[in-house]
Amino acid sequence: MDGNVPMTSRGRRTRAKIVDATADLVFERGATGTSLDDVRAATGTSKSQLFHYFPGGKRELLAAVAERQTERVFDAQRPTLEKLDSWAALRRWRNGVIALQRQLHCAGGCPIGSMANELAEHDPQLRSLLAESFATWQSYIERGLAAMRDRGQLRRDADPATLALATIAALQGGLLLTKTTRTTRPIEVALDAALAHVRSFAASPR
Amino acid sequence: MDGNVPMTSRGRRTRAKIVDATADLVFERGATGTSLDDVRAATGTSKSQLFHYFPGGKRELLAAVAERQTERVFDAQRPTLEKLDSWAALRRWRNGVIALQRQLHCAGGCPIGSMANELAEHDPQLRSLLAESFATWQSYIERGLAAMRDRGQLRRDADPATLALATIAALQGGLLLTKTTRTTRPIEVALDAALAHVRSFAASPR
DNA sequence: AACAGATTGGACTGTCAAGTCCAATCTCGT
DNA sequence: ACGAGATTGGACTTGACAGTCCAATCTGTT
Repeated sequence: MDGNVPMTSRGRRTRAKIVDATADLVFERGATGTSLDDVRAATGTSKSQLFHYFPGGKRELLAAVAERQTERVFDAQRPTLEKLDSWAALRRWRNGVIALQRQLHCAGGCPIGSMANELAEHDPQLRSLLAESFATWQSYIERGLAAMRDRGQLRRDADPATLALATIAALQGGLLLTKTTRTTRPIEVALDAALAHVRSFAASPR
Repeated sequence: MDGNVPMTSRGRRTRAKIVDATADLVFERGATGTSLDDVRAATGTSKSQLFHYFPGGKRELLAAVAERQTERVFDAQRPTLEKLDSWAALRRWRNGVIALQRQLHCAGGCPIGSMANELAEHDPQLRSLLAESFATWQSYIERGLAAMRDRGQLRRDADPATLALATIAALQGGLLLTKTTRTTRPIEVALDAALAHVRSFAASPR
C-alpha cells in the first residue's frame, strides 16, 4: 500500500511537496479532475518522480492525499477538536466552521467528504480509508461529549457516540448543500439543528 | 440550453433511452466515470445520435440527466412526499429511505447529492440546476410540516422551511456516510436525530 | 410515390492522460 | 574521493475520450 519510502531528506521533501500540492488540486478540482500532468506542473517535478514515490500511480497518490487531507483537517482543528467538551466550545466550533465556509465563498465543501463521495464507489481501499477518517472525527466529538456527560452536563442516557455521528452527518450534509447553493444558510441550519439535538440531552435545561 | 428537440416519436424514444441509460450509468460510476462510449454501448446508439440530441455534448447530456434523476427521485417518492404531514408519515418516510439503502447494499448514496458533490465546483449551470432540485425537495417537506403546524401538531414558532432544510442536510450527510462506511447506521442515526429535532417542536409532548 | 427533413451508422481527428523507460545527476556512507 | 543506490529529467508508447463529418436510411406529409 505504501509506496517507495524516500531514503534521503531531499526525497522526503519532494514526496511531501507532491502530496501537498496534489491535495490542493484535488480540493479545487476533484480527484478525477486532476491529472498527473497537473501535479507535475504544480510541483515542478517529473513523471519519473511521481512513479518513483508512488509506484501504484494515481491510486496510490490519491490514497496518500486522503491521509494528508485528513491530517490537515485535524491539524487545523486540533485545538478546537480536542477541547470540544463544553457548550461554549461547541458554539465556537459551529461558528468556526461557518466562518471558514464564508471565507471560502461556500466553495469546496469538506475535503474529506468530497473525496469520499467521488471515490467511495470505485476504489474500495480509498473508501475504507475515508471511512476511517470519519470514524476518527466522530471519536473526537464523542470524547468531548463523553466528558460533558461525566461532568454532569449531559444526561446519563445520552449516547456520545450516536450524538457524535449525527453531528458529523449534519455537518457533511450542510456542507454539501452549502457548496451546491453557494449560501451559508444550509450549514448554519444543519449545525444549529445538530447542536439543538445535543442540547436536548442537557442535564439542566438551557 | 435545451438541445435538439426530437421531432418524431422515434426520435423521442431514442432521446429518452439515452437519458435514462446515462442516468443509470452516472448513478453507478459517477459523471466523470461515464464516457460517451459507455453511453453508446449501453444504448446501442451512435455518436452522431448523441450529438444530434445533445449538441452541447457531455455537459448538456449531464444537465438532462440531472433533471431526469430529480424527476425519478420525486416520482418514486411522490406518494410519500406529498403526504409527509403526520408523525406516522415521517416515520414511514424514514423507514423507506433506510430500507432502500439496505436493498442497495449501502451503495450509491443519493443520486442528486452525488452529482452535486461531483459537479458543483466545475459547472455553474449544473450547480444551480441541482440547487433547484434541493429547493424543490425542501419545499415538499416544508409543505408537510406547515400542514402539521396549521393542524396544531407543531408549535406556532416552529419554522417549517428551516426544519425541512435541516432534515435534508441530515439526509444527505447520512447517505454520504452510509455510502462511505457501507453501513446503514449513519443514515439511521442522522434521520432519527433530524426527526427528533422536528419532534422537539411538537405541540404536545410525544 | 416522392420529397424534405429527421434520424442513424460509424469512420476519423485531435487531445489529453496514464504509465514506461533509460540515461543523467545527486547524496550519503565509508 | 568514490561507489552504490537514490533521485531526477524528459522522451516515448499506448489507450481512452470528446467531438466532427458525411453518406445512408427512415418518417411523416403532400
